Amino acid sequence: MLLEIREEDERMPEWPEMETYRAMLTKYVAGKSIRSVEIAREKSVNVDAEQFKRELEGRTIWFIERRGKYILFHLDNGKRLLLHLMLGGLLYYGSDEQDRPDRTVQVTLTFEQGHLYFIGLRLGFLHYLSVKEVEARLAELGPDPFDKRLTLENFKARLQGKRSALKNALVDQHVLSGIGNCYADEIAFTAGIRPDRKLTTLDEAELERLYHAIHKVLRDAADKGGYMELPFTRDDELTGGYNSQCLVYDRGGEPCVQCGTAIVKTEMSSRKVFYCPNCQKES
DNA sequence: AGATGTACCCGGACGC
DNA sequence: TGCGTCCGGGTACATC
Repeated sequence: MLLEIREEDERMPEWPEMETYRAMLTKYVAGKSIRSVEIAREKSVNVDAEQFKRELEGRTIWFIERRGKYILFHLDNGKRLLLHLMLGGLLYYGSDEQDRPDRTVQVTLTFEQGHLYFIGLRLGFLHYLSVKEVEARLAELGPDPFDKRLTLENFKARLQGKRSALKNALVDQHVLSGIGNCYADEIAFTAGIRPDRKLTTLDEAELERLYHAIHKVLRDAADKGGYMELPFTRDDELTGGYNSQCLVYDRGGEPCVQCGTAIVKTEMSSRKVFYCPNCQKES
């Protein structure tokens, strides 16, 4: 195995990373049929390993859908595979036995042309579910940030009356789906608002900046392939292109790219928070 | 309603 | 180098 592994923190896949994976999976496994299944860690799946294999082998994946940070594989029997990578989960598609990452693989789906590896599934999982079960599971997910129906007016209405802090609202999957700890901070920085501001204190101009910052940050990051530490395939040069592009996240003490002030690292609701005390408005 | 706490999980980082 | 310890994230759920 010849993959170069960069020395970086474990990544927490969010909207841009999962969107990149959705596109990659569509390119490599949509329309393909599953030849064999290997389960190295039974806890990663929700049914008995033998049953999981029986159900999956021979199935064709019709298409790949992303909802928030979840990926749904639509199978030809009407069932779904629901994937969540949680902390540190990764996907890799290798063309042959030598082309596999030097990591602990929990589940492998083998296709005629290659192998899809599910790596680093600790809290993450790959569940075989009926449509009904999936819908019940994801019923409370908020809208996708790019949902056409989420106009500026609807966005403002969704936040209306909420008394939580900006950071907590951004990472709340009931409010919007797909934003996690890193991009919440990047969005707050881009909007010029401190993460601990109560939503009730945001004025019209700030809400509008926030709305546009959400789209700008997520779109930019996804266009650059997100910040995953490993490429999806051996010659994939997109995935992970956003590595080290974060402006405030994990940059505590470093100078702000806009003004040079030291980035502040703090904590809210047991989450790391990073912001520029000069560029981001306190009130 | 929102905040807080806890369980889940284990690779990797760190300490001796 | 080896072995033990501990951390950290998103989600779900209980509780205040």
